[in-house]
Amino acid sequence: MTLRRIAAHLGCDPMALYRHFANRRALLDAVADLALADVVVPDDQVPWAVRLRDLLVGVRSGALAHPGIAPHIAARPPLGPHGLRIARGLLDALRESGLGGRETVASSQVLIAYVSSSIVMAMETHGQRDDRWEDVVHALGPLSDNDLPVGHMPAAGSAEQFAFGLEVLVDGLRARVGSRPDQNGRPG
Amino acid sequence: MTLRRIAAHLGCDPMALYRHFANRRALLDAVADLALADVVVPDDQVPWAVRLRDLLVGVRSGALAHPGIAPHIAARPPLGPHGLRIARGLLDALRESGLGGRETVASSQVLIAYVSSSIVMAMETHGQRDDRWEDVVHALGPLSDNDLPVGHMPAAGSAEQFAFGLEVLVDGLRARVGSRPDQNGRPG
DNA sequence: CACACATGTCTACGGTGTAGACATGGCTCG
DNA sequence: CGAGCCATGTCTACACCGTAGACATGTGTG
Repeated sequence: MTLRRIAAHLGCDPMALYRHFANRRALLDAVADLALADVVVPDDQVPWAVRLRDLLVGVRSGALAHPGIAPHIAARPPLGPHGLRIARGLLDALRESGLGGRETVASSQVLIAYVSSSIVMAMETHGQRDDRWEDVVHALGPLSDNDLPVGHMPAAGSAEQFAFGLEVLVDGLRARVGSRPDQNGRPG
Repeated sequence: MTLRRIAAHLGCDPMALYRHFANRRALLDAVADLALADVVVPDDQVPWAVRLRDLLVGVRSGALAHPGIAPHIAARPPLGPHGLRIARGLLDALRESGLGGRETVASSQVLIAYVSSSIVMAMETHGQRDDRWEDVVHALGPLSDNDLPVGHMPAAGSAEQFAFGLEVLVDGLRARVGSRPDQNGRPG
């Protein structure tokens, strides 16, 4: 994803791009937002937790479907039309969970952070599986005194691993809602 | 963090670095591990959730204390001596929570992903606060029909925001332990 | 027709990682 | 002691990057 390559692919001079975008980052921001065009925001009827999961799985898939721009999407969540559409869906789903206003925003940032990192990890373990972490776990020996071998574990960056993290996060949010059922996020 | 700058800082030729490291990445891996030297792994006596929190807060702080290498730490969790020490502490704390073996490993990857992303976000909002997300939230209007203004919210990349995410994650892990109290992670 | 303006092109600069040839200095070994 | 080897450092060079600034060109408007 270099300016020169983009220009070559477009059949024009690299500097022509600067007539339409202030700099490389601005161009990538636009591309990143476009790459999320196909992400669908689930319907309001679906329970919030399912909406959350489907939406974020869609974001991850959408980003990984465009490997050239995926790193930029992760480093800088796009805020163009599609980014805003997704953000709205995310905030709405969280709000419906019963979280307060501030917790909704804070939770959205947590989820964005997790999705971003998952995209990065999926990118760098693209194709061949990454044995680094698995090797570490085995090298560190049994995790407790009377422990069975860990056996097969979800690959770092895999969809299963991502789904697991989402479940944990949603469970955490649910716990937060349950403990204080009607706090509306008033300051103070 | 360029090879030429490192070499200049060391008072030697850039190419001299290649006598000790295969390439730039290998060098940064070593530096990244060194940057985590001061991260302390909490004592085993402390409850697992507190250990988890303290450890990961320490990792984030340790990484941010070395801004030059922090992006590399986030992109590629170092697995040198200090990285392994931290990994061991992380896995032990998770294991003690009662999670099964596979869930322990999967959870560790989730936590690593979250910490990594938090480091990146803290870096890019370093110094001046980042209004992008806050502006988006306000631009999207009230989060529900009868909603109060969101008011002050934790800044993206802030320590508070990071701590909030950690709480959510730990709550999620706790829920997971509680629902299946004695699953030891056997395959199948 | 003349002018302004948007757009594209060309050249050039300073930066990057790194491959390959060459220098050098200290070590071991006959 | 002299000779060779090997680790380490240096120099040059290459391909690539983002981008600043000057210049060409076509097009719509007065």
